[in-house]
Amino acid sequence: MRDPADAADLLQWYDRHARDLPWRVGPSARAKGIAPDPYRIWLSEIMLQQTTVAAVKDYFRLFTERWPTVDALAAAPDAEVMAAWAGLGYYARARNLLKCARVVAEETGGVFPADHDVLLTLPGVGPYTAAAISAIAFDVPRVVVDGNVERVMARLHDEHTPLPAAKPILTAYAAALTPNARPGDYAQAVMDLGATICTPKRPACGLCPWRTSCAAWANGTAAELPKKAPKKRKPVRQGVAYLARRVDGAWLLETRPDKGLLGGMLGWPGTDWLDVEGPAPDEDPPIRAEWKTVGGEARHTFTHFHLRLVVKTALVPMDRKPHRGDFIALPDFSPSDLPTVMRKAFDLAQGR
DNA sequence: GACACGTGGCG
DNA sequence: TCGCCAAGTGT
Repeated sequence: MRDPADAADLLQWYDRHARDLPWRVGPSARAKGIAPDPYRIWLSEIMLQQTTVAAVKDYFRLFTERWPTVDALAAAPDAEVMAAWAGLGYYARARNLLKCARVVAEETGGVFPADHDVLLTLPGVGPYTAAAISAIAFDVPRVVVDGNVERVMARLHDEHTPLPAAKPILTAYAAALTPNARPGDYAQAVMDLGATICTPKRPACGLCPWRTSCAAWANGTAAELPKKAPKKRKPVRQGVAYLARRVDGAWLLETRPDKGLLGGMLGWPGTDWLDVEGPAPDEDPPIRAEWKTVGGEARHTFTHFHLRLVVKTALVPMDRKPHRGDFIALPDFSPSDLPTVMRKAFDLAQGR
């Protein structure tokens, strides 16, 4: 019989191997009584949803330097926050981030609620994030289940039920292990273990503090867990983007509607993006001009489809009025304000 | 439960 | 080149 896995063993490992992350109060600082700033924990958790630590770091530093408190963020104009988020993806997070900041600023005086059930009501805060904020920011024992925890639990118990059906089972395993002591450190410890040792591919079982408790290690099945439902293949869609530059250098852009793909983000006016199997999308240039097609196409893959974007450019006079979008002068616009697919279209038009 | 929702890195 | 994967949430 294997030893049962023990939270204390993992905490001991975490004391020696905790990663140094910009939003983290490490175990030694925590032991001295230094508490995390709930604003920074919340912000980092929203940014980390479905996103790698490496991708988040620079954005986190940028956001916290520019908006050090939830009140500062709540007071920021929508366009500035969306532009600052550009490139991170899942833009509904940025819209909900602002909504949430304004709720906290206006309804609770800029103080984050410590109550898990209140946290759950905040925009963009779901079961994982509410539990993570409770545990990490407030050191309340909550069961924190993210992709890392699912993977670690599936392996510890050699659970072969595919996700997402396995979720309740894995959550129960996680609940049984969650300690009352040091819940904040523990939550981060499991996630660190999943990110650095119990990785999706080629797990480093030889270094794992829970190895002797791990059923998948005993059975040699760790690398194939957790099982997942098969993915559907992505269809290919096509569209046209119109990049109009006014003679003074201003670019014609529009803010996309809040709902749907790239909602709330700046983008080039363009056609709908339709499946290549069907008819080509109707062309409707946003301004009367001599449009020239740029050679090649901007290719981009979203979560559920591939896009091939044809790019057309035009130079237009000062007095010409667009029927879509607005001209934005250069000091007020940087290509880095654009979501990646739109930046790719820009780069293609610039000959890059 | 299923699907929409981004992006960059890695093998 | 291509599929997989990352500290999920909202509908």
